[in-house]
Amino acid sequence: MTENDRGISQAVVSRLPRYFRYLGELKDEGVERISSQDLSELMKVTASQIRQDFNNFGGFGQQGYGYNVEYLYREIGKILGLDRIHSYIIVGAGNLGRALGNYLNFERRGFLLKGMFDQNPRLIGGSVRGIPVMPMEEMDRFVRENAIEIAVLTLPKASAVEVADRLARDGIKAIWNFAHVDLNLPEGIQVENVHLSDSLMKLSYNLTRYSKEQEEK
Amino acid sequence: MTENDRGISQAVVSRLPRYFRYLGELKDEGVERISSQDLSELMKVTASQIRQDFNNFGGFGQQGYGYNVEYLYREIGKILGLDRIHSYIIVGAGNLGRALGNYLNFERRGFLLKGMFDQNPRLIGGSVRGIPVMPMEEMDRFVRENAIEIAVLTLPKASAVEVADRLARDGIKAIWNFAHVDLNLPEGIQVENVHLSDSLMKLSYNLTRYSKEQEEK
DNA sequence: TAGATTGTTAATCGATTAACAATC
DNA sequence: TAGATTGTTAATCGATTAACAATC
Repeated sequence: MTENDRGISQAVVSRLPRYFRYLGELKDEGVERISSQDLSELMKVTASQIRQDFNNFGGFGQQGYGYNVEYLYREIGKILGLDRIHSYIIVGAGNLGRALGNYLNFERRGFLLKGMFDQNPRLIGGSVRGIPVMPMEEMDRFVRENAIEIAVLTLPKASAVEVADRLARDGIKAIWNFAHVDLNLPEGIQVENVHLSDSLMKLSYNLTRYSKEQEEK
Repeated sequence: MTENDRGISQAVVSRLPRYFRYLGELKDEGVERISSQDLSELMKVTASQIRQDFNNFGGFGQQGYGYNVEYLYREIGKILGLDRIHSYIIVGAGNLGRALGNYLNFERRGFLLKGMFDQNPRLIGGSVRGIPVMPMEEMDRFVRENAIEIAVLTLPKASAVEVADRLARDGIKAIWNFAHVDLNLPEGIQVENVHLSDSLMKLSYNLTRYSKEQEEK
């Protein structure tokens, strides 16, 4: 990792997990090296983009050879912070919250679920993979005492903004926001939004547009 | 909706649901009209972008007045295809599939869940909101007979590609893909990916980057 | 009418692609 | 060495922002 690993555009960052995924598969298939050209055909992007993207973080390849799959996979993992352990909690133990809590792939990547919180008495006392669902009142102390890094917000938008503000005061580092609302947090707290209805509406747009075009033909 | 509503860039399309959300809130608050300037401050984007975006679909505003909130809300809804009913099925009745099936907001927007499918005998016969979980073998016939438009894929990546190909042959119009794999479907079938681990890795990148910057100071 | 604000053209900025010299 | 392929600079393309004439 070089000095210039800051000021990377989010367009580039968004592509890193996909590179990581493809390199992981190549590695599992036992592929030792790959050229930007071959990778570009596999991933359906330009070889130019691949080389530009990688060179944002330093030169990982070798002229005349290409890229070593295992090495590149590991380096991109490091860039993504997957060589560290990240603790997280889930706030909102409804269907979506519990579904995410059950998702073991996150653990495998170093994201460790430390606790779940909800205000619904019927959910409190329950658990997911042995992780207890605790009452909302205990959230702040828990985050502070355990230095939780990431909070996953899977709760109604009505309470999301207030809870996010509390978490900010508790020293949370990042919020993975599934609530249908934009959070406005102090600089330095990372927010990644997953707006499922927005995504579905985008699908709906493309679907509708395509149907109309067909009708017109 | 005018002639030139095609060839809209996906960058613009991605912003439409957010406009829709803000306009819906303004409408509910009883706000009658809004200028691009005021909306830009609310949404933290430039007024220029707002006007450019809207004008991709025709002129919805009025000089000297601004935009009528209710009218604009309804028009963007139409553009997004929310004035139509869309039938959908969920393939993969695990935690995430059931969580999405329980999500009532989709129904409210005109997306109607018609069936769920899984190959796990323990899940088959169960139901979500009265919608039965059926065996995978019945999927193709069901999609054809009920002219299902959208399939939500919430299943392991190992089976996702094969299932997507089947759905394509069954005449599905769009796939909302939660499996961690890229689908390669014939032109004309819309695919919207929700790669949750990619999203979490992006969060991890930003988190890690920020921590390192702080350490260096 | 005068003021406000859109719709739209032009300018800028950033991201992607192409080209090629460097080098393994 | 010759061939292959990167790293990187330059060219192109597209998206965003600024400016302003049109018009309500």
